[in-house]
Parts: sequence; structure tokens; C-alpha cells
Amino acid sequence: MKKIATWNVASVRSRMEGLGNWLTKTAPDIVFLQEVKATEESFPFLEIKGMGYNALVRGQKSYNGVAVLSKEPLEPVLENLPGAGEEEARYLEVKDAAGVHYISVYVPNGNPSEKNPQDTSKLEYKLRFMAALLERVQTLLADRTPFVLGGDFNVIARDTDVYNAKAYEGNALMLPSVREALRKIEYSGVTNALRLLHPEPFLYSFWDYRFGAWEKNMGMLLDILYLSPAVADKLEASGTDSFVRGEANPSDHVPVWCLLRE
DNA sequence: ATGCCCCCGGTTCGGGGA
Repeated sequence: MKKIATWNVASVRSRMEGLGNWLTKTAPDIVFLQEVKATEESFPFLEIKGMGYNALVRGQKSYNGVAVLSKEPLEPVLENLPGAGEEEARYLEVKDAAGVHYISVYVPNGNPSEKNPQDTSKLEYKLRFMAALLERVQTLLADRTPFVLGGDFNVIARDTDVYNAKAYEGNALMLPSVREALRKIEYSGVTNALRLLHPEPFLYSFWDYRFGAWEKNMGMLLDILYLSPAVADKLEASGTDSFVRGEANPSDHVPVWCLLRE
């Protein structure tokens, strides 16, 4: 069995204790991280090595940043998503010795800043990014490359993936254009590892730090693991590690994981 | 239900997150 997880850690350096506890407790083989908010120079490679994991990092100062942790060494394939620009660290594709690709992705949020509520440039970037991601998925599928694509997609795919859909009307997390972009990826032929086995409504991976959201269970499902067809055939189990949201100094996201037969 | 929180850089606040 191989366990693969994705987790938006919301600043890896400030989350080391929780990350270590979670790795020890759940023992994933491969972990996709998002929002590490560190450069390669400042990334805590040594501490993570001490936890038993190698790390490949596409870093950036202050913002974004993605990584893949693994017990067995992996090798890099792409450090940027083709067609999405190279300014922001939101994509890292690596592969194992068997040729399976592992992709950690952090899709842009897409909402305007509070100071410029009419600004649509961030939404346009999100849609461009998702279109480029669709292209990459289609290429991998056409090549019959086995892969796991996981990350924070920043999309509320269905009204029942959020505590109150009405409150988020017009939000870039669930605009029709954004949902359509996600559906194009899903309908290209990948399998949602969590949803295939757990279709129930109000299953969340994110609870805002504000509003007492965790205590009131005001959450959203934003994190996804997509499997290529050959990998999906090996899916044994999946879930969310929501317990970490209740621990000290947590990320606002929790890990989503799947278990694959060898 | 957007203000509430949290992190970063680098200073005592602004930007970003969702």
C-alpha cells in the first residue's frame, strides 16, 4: 500500500511541530504541500529529513510555494505549469522510479483585494491557470502517464461543499466560470480519490481562522486528489485528517489522503 | 457572515489569504 496526501500547510516553517506529529501519526509515503511560504534557501530540508522525508521544493519568498515530500527519493519533472507563467510558485511535478508523476498544485484564489473590489485580474489569472492545468492533464492522459494530481484547487465544486453557499455567491471560489474550469479537468478522465469513496455533503478540508469557523463547523472542501485511470484502479481508501484542525497552531486546511494498492 | 485570525517581511503596518 502507498499513502499519498495533500495539505495546504499555510507556512511550513511555522507548522513544523504539527507537520512532524502528523507525519509520525499517519505515515504517508508521499505528501504534496502548498503555501509553504518559503524559498528553497529557507525551506527546512534538514528538519524534514530528520522526520524521514526527502523534499523537492518550488519555493517563493513570503507567498505561495509548493513541495513534495517522500520517503523514497523522487526526481523533478516540471517546476512551473506550462502556459501559466513562472512568477508564482504554484506547481511542482515530480516522478518516481516507476514513472508515476506526482503533482502538487496551488490554484490561485482569484478574489480581488479588498482595496480594489472591481479588479478582475486575479480571477482572470485563476482561469488562465486552470485552463493551463487542463492542458497539462490532457497531455499526461494522452501519453498514458500514470499520475496523482493533488492540491488546493480553491474551488467549491458544489453548493454542498460549503456551510452556506448563498453567502459565497459571486465569490471566485464558486463562480460558474471557475466551476466549469474544474469540471473540464474532472471530465477529462481523472478520478477524485476522496469523492469516489466519500460522496457525502458537507465534508470539508478548510475552516477559516476567523468567525470561530472550526468550532461552528463552517467549512469548505477546497483540497482535491485526482488520479489518472491506471492509478484510480488501485484506489483502496481515502479520507481527510480533520483532527489536525483542532490541534495547537494549526493550518486552516487539513490533509486529504488516499491509499493505493501496489 | 467579511470584521473576528494568521503569516510574512521587516517594523509597530500592509498585503494576502478564502
